[in-house]
Amino acid sequence: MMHHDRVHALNPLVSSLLVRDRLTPEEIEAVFALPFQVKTFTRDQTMVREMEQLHFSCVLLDGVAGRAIYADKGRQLTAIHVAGDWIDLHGFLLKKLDHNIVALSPCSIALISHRALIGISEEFPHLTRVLWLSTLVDAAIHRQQLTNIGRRNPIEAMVHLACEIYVRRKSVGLDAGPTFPLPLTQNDLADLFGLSLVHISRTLRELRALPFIQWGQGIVTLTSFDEAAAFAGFSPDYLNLFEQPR
Amino acid sequence: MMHHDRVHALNPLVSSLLVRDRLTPEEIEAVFALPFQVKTFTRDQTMVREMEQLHFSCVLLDGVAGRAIYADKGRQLTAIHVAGDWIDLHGFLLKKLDHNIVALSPCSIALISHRALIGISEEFPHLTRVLWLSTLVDAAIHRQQLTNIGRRNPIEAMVHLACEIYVRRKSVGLDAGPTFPLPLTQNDLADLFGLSLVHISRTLRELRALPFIQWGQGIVTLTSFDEAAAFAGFSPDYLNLFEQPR
DNA sequence: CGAGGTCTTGAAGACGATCAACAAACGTGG
DNA sequence: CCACGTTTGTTGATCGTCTTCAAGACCTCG
Repeated sequence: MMHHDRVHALNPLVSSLLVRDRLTPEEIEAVFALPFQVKTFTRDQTMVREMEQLHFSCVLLDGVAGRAIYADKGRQLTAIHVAGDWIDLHGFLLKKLDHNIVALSPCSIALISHRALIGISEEFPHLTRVLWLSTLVDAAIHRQQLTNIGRRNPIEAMVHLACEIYVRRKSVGLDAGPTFPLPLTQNDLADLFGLSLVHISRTLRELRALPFIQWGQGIVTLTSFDEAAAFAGFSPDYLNLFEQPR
Repeated sequence: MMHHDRVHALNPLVSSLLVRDRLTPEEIEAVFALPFQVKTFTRDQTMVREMEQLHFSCVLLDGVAGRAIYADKGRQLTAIHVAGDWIDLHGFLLKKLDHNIVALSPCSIALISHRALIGISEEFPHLTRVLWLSTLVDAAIHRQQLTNIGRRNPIEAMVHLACEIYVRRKSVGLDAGPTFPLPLTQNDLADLFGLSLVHISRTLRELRALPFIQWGQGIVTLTSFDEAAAFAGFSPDYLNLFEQPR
C-alpha cells in the first residue's frame, strides 16, 4: 500500500527509487515532504550552469534534459535524462557541477534545497543509500555510452540508446506500449555520439531500414524490443532495475 | 593533527577523502578501523567480475586497475584507477557490477565487507556523504573520458589523460616531481580510447614530438603541466579537489 | 636461445568529416 | 491563411582519419 496515491509531482521520482529497493512509509513520506519549487525552461536553455555554486538540486518533472561539456571541437552530451530522474543530485555533494545541464525539449524541474537533503542524509541512512545508488546508475549509464562511442558502430549505438530509454521510461511507468517520444534533433544526436550531423542523418536512414525499430519525428517505436536489444548488444543489467536490500 | 600517522595501508584512501572535506578524528578512526583483507593480482587478472553478487568492496592499494566492458568489437576501458582509489565502492550498493575490474599492472587491493560499510553509513552520515562524493567524481571522470573519445582528437585525449592521472596522483601524495608511472600497454590505450592498436602507436609517435610531455616505457613526464593542460583543454575542476563542507 | 608479447611501419581501403546546395518543417507576424 | 525566415533534415562530392592486414623488429623471460 502506498501513501500519497494522489497525484504528486515527485511521483515518478519515488517510483524510480522503489524499483531498486523497498522504502518504509516514513522514508516515502520524507521524500514527498521535501519542499520544492517548480521552474520551467524552453528548449536549449541551460538549466544548471557549470562551476556555479549550487544550493539546490533539481528533479526532472517533464521533458528531456542533457548533460553537456563544451570542448574545442563542439559540445559533448554525456547523458540524457527523462522525467523522474534526479538529474542534479550530483550537485548536492559536488557543490559545483563540471558540466552544464541543458533542456533538450521544454522542461519543468523541481528545485530541492541542499539543506533539506542534508536533513534526509542525517535522519534516513537507508534512504540515503538508495539515493546514492541512483547516482551510481548514472555512472553505469556513462559507461555504456563510452562503449557506444568507443566500441559500437553508430547504428548499434543508436539502437542501444533507444533500448535504454525504452527500459528507463518503462521502469518509472511513463509508457504503456512500444512507442515513446525521444525529441532529440539530429544535432543533439551528433553531440551525444561524437559524430557529425551529416553522418547522423545517414545513419538514421540506415536505421530506418531495420525491421524492429521505427525512429522519426522525435518518436521511437520498438516493434521488437528483443531483436533490437540483440542487435545492439543491449542488456538492462547496468540499469540495476531489481528490488534488493541496499 | 592526524591520528594514525603510522604507515597504514588505507592512508592513500584517507588522503583522498581529506582532499575534499575535513573529517573528524572519529570519522578518520572509523575508516582506519575498517577490517580488511589484502589480495594481490598479476597483470590482466580480473579482480571483480561483472554480474557477480558482491559482499566486499575493494580499495586499490598499489598498481593500476581498469574498468572493462566487453562488446562485439572488443573491450572498452571506461576508467583507470590508481592507488588510494576505492575502485569498487559502487559495488556496495549496486550489489552486482555492470563491468569487470581488471588489473592493468600487478595490483594489491584491500577487501572491505559491505556489512562494515553499512555500519559506517548508519553511524556517520557526514563520512557517508564524503564517500558518496568520491563515487560522484568517478562519474565526472567518465564524462571527461566521453569528451576525450567523442570530441577531442586522439593526441589531445591522451595528453588529457596524462594530465588527469598526474593531478590525481599528486592529490593523494603519490609523486613529488613531474614524472610518474603509467604502465599501460598500447593495447590498453587502444581499448581506453576506442581506437586501434596501430593508431595508438602512430599517435604516440606524434605525441613524442610535443615539447611539454614525454611518454614511453610506461613512464610519463610532464615537463610543463601548464602547456600540456592548455593543449588538451584540461581543467582539474571536475576532480573536485577542494576542501568544502559536504 | 627460443617463444610470446609488445611495438613499429607500410599499404589499401572503409568510415566519417567537411563543404555545399537544397528540401522540408515550423513558427511568426502580416 | 499565406508569406517569410529560421531551424532542421537530406543528399552529393571530396578529403582526411582511422582500420585492417601483414610483415618485421624489439624485448623480456623462461
